[in-house]
Amino acid sequence: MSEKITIYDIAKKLNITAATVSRALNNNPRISDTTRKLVMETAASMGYTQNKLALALKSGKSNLVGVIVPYIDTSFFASIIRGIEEALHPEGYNVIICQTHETEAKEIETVNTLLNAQVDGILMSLSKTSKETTHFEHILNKKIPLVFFDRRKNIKGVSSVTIDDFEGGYVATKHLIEQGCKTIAHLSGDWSLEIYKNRSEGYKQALLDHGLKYDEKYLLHVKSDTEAGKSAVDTLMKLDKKPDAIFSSSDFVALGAIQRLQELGIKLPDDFCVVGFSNEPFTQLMELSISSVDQAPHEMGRMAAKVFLDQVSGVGKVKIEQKVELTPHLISRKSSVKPVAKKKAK
Amino acid sequence: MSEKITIYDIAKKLNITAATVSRALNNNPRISDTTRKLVMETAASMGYTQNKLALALKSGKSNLVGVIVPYIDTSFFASIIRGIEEALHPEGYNVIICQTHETEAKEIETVNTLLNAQVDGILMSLSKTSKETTHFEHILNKKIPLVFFDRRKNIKGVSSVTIDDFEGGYVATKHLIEQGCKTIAHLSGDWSLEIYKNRSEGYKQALLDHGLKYDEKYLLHVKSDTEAGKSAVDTLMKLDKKPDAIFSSSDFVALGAIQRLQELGIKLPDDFCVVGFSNEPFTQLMELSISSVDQAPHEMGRMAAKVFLDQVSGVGKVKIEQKVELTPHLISRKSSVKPVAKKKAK
DNA sequence: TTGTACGCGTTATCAC
DNA sequence: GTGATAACGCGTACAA
Repeated sequence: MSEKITIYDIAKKLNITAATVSRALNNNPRISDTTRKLVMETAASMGYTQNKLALALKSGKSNLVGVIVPYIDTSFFASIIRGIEEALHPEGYNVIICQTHETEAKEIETVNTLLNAQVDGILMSLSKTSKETTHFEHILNKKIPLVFFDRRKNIKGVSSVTIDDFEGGYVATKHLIEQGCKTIAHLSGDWSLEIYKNRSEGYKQALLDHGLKYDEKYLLHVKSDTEAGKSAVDTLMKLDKKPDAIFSSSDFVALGAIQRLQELGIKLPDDFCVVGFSNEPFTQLMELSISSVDQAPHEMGRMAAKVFLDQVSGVGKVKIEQKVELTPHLISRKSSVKPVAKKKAK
Repeated sequence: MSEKITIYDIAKKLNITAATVSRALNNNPRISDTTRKLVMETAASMGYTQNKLALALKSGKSNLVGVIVPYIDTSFFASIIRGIEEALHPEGYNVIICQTHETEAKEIETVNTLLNAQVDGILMSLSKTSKETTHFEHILNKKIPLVFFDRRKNIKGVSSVTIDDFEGGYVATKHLIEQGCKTIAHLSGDWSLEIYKNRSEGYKQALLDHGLKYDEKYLLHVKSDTEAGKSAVDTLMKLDKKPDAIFSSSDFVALGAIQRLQELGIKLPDDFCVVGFSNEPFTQLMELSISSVDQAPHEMGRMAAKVFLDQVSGVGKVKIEQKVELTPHLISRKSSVKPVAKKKAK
C-alpha cells in the first residue's frame, strides 16, 4: 500500500485518462459499465480515497462548518454541539469546534481562522464580553451563512435559534406563585447578556400578572456558581421581609442557595421553594432534586443546523433571516413542589 | 466589499504579479520593503484572507485534526476534547469532531470521512463494539498519526494516552480497606473494554495485598446508570455475608447504589462506604458527596494532542510509538471517609 | 464513450 | 527584487 493515491495513479494503471476515472467514480452516466466497474474495483484495491480538499478548492464548497462556543465542556454547549453534529453529519458536513473562553479577542481570532479555513457556515454563541461587530460583517461580506444560537446579537440578515427566555422566566415564576410563594426573589446574571435580561423580565411580568409586587430589592445579579448562590441567600435573609422562594437563572446558583438554606435549617420545599434554569444533569440527581427550566440544547443544536441547511439549500439563494425561538419547559422537582400544592394541582 | 479576494485581485490592483504578493504576505526576504508594505496595506483594505484550502492542497498539510469519540456530550469526553482543542489551537490546527454513538459502523465511516478530509492526524477513543482493525490500518497506510485516548487497542506503531486504570482500581480499593471495610463489593462494566477489566484487576490486587479474600460473588458486571446501581445493591444484599463497601467503576452506578442504600436505611459512611470512578461533576455537588477516582480528562486531552504534535514534528519523521499512562487520583469525599478513620489518618 | 484542457488559490522554482 | 510558470487533485465543458 502506498501513501497518496490519486485518480491519476489509477488512470495510469488502467491506461485511461484521469477524467474517465473521475466520471466512473462519480456515477456520471456517460461511461460504459465495464469501465466503471473496472475503475471502481481498482480504486478499491489501491485504497483510493477522494481528496475533499481538492474538490473543495475547485467547487468553492468545503463542507466544513465552524461552531464557536465559549467552552465546549459545559453540558449545555456540549449538548448543542452534539445536536449540530448529528444534524450536519448526514448532510456531508464536518464540524470544526472552537472555543472563545468568553473573550472577545478569541472570538474575533476564531472567526478569522474559520474564514481562512473556508468554512461553508458559522454557527456560534456569543462570548460574554462581545461588543464588536466588525468580525460579523466580515462573515457576511463573504456571503457565508451565520447562525447564532442561545446568545445572539441582533444583526440584519443573521438568523438565530434561541429559547424564549422571557417565557422561561415567566413559567418558573408562575410555578412558584402557584405553589403559594408570596415573596419571590430572583438571582440573575449580567444583563449585558440578553438571555439573563429576558429571563428577568419574564419573572417581573409573572409577578405583575398575578398581583404580586416587583421589588428590585429581591433581584440580585450574581455570578454563575454555587458560592454566589450561598452569599445571595445570606444577603436576602438580611432583608426586613425575607423571601419564601427563589427563581435563579442558573442551576449552580440554585444549588448553592439550596445548600445555604438547608444549613440555615430552612425546610424545602415546605417553607421555601427554589427553581433553577438550564436543567443541568445534576439537578435531577440530587437528593432534593431541583426544579429547573429545560432549554432543550440538543434540539437547539439540531435547529441551528437546520437553519443553516435551509440557507445553503435555499432556492434562488435567498438569504432568509430566520429567528427561531424554542419554547422552554419547566421540569418540576422536589425543590419547588409542596405536598399541599401537589394535591391542589390535581 | 466583495466576495472572495485572492492574491490575484490584489496583484491586479497593484500592477504586480501574484507571486510577488505571495512573497510579500509570507515575509519572504527577497522583496523590497516598499512593495511589502504596499501589499500588506492593500491586502488589509481589500479584506483579503488566505485560502487555507489552496495552501493545504499544495502543501499536503490541511492543519485539520480529527477527533472521534462515542458521544461528545458526556462530561468526560467533552473535557478531553476541550483539552485537545486548547493544545492544538495555538499550533494552528483546527479540530473536527465526530461521534460514533458507540457503534463500529459509524466509527469506520467516520474514519473514512476524516481521511477524505485530509486530516493531518486522528485522535480517537474506541467505541465499545469495535472489533475490526482494517480501518486503523487504513490510517496507518496513509502515514497519518493515530493516537488513542482512554479506550485503546494495542496496535503496533500507534500511540495512546490512557490512565492507569489498574492503579485507579487499586487506590480506590485500598482506600476502602483503610477505612476499615472488610467485605468490599465491586461493580464493574463490560470487560471487553480494557479499562473496566484493568480497574477490576486493581481491585483484586489491592484485596490480596491487604490480606482480604477475592470472591467473585462480590463482583458484578452492570450497565453504567443509576438503575443498575440500585439493582446491584439489591443483589448484593441477598448474599449471606453482606458487603460493607462498594467500589464502582462508574459514578452513576455509585450514585444509584448510594440512593438504594439510603432507602434501605443504611448509614453512609458509618456503616457502608462507596467509591465511584470518573469524578463526574455531580459527585462533588451531592449532599453526601461521592468519593471518586479522577481521570484528569482535560490533561488527557492535552497529552493526546502533545503526543500527536511530537509525531508530526518528530526529527527525521521517526514515528515514535508513545504509550502514555496518566496517574489517576482518588478524591476522598463524604461517601467513604469515616469519622474514625479520619482521625486515624492524621 | 473517452480524451483534452482548464481552473480553483497558493507557493516554489526557475529565470530575468 | 520581480515575473512567469508549474504543481497540488479534482471535476467538467468541450472536442473527438
